Amino acid sequence: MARHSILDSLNETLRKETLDKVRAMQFPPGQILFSAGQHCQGLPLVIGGRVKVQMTGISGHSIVLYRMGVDDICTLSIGCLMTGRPYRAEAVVEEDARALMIPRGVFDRLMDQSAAFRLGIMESYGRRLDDLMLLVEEVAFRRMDTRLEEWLLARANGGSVVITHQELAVELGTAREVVSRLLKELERRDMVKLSRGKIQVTGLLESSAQL
Amino acid sequence: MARHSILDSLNETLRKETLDKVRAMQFPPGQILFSAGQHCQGLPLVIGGRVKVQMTGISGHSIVLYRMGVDDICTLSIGCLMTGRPYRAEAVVEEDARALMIPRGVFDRLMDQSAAFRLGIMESYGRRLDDLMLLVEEVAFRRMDTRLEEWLLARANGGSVVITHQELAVELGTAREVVSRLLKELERRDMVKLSRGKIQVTGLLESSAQL
DNA sequence: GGGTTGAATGTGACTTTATCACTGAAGTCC
DNA sequence: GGACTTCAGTGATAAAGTCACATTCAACCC
Repeated sequence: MARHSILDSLNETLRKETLDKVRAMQFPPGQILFSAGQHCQGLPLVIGGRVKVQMTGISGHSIVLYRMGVDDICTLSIGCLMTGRPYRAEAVVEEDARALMIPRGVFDRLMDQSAAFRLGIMESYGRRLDDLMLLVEEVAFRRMDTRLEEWLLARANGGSVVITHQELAVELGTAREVVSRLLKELERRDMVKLSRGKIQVTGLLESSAQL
Repeated sequence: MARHSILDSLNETLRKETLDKVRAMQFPPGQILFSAGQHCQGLPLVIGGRVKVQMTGISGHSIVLYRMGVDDICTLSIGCLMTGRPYRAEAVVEEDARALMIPRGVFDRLMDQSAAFRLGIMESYGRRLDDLMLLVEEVAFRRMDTRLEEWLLARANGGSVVITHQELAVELGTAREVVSRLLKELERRDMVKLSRGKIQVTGLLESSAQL
């Protein structure tokens, strides 16, 4: 059955009550969980699949902020839920995602009655802040070529990645042309093989991999 | 007396107990509240002055992430307090700062017993996430010249700012030389007057001010 | 199969930003 | 009034972003 570790820490009664009022939902790839400007309906606890959270600036450019996977909590929703402000970012399903939607009332109740639940929420917040701080540093100071290599290495596993240059540009927060040129250069150095919508990683050194 | 709005929402007993166990502290400009790698001792509630939070990346460059002022809560500390992880950033006092330090036990108790306190904490978290998301967008996509102009406008109030080019570079997350050149260009256009450690803002248009 | 279409990719030219390596200028401290 | 330190200016070059357009590929339709 649908489970999320933050619910495991609840006592029997509370868990039963919660599971009773929670909606289990399923989303296909490409589905948009929420987008900028929308208001939050409930707190999603991710129990499977993968969801990317990205934002589009006034400039019209987009950048991926972070990802959610199994056992994650949608941190952004918490703030929107409690303050009533709309989302500033957008969440897009990458791999068939399943989530438990916790309605506002239940969330309040859990925060009130379970220290373990509170800890889980706080941890999630802390992790997100950390993610974003690292991202700021990355975007502000690190070179695009090394970031690109690291990104490829991190998700190719010696194999290949199915992605367009445009999507990759959004991952890194840069322009498509920049990605195209850097990839071409990597191809010249026999580190990748390019084809339409797909990148085969052949000779990137593990040594350059950091996160 | 020392007051923080998040404590105002507590009931009489809880507030008395809290104020009893809280340490009021004072910090002069330049003082470092905490630095990267340190462990968190308690949650600071800022009740006066101004503190900037900045981080230094592996590259050795620094960037200012956000500021705290009256009635702010040091969001970063919450995560470090609850998870036991060390700080990743550094907090430096800019204007004589006063804060109430809430020890861990009291924090846990407040989270447990006051819905209003919880809401305050969550709001603070939400604001911080927002700040950082905006910063990411800013750093990734916006032009340095407009960011510089906006920064000057936001804190000059038609007067002048006491700051070195190096410090300004850290504010914007760029290199000192870049700031120097952009400022020189602004001077040529009669929009600022430069002197050692000080920038007089004379003719920047309000129209370019956002945030 | 040949043609049409739209998305994906390649690239030149140019601007902006970052980096490196200096030089000079302005304050501070004996 | 030097000696030192911090701050600021600048040329040369590299990296990254922008704009405009050319090319290529895959899919779809007769």
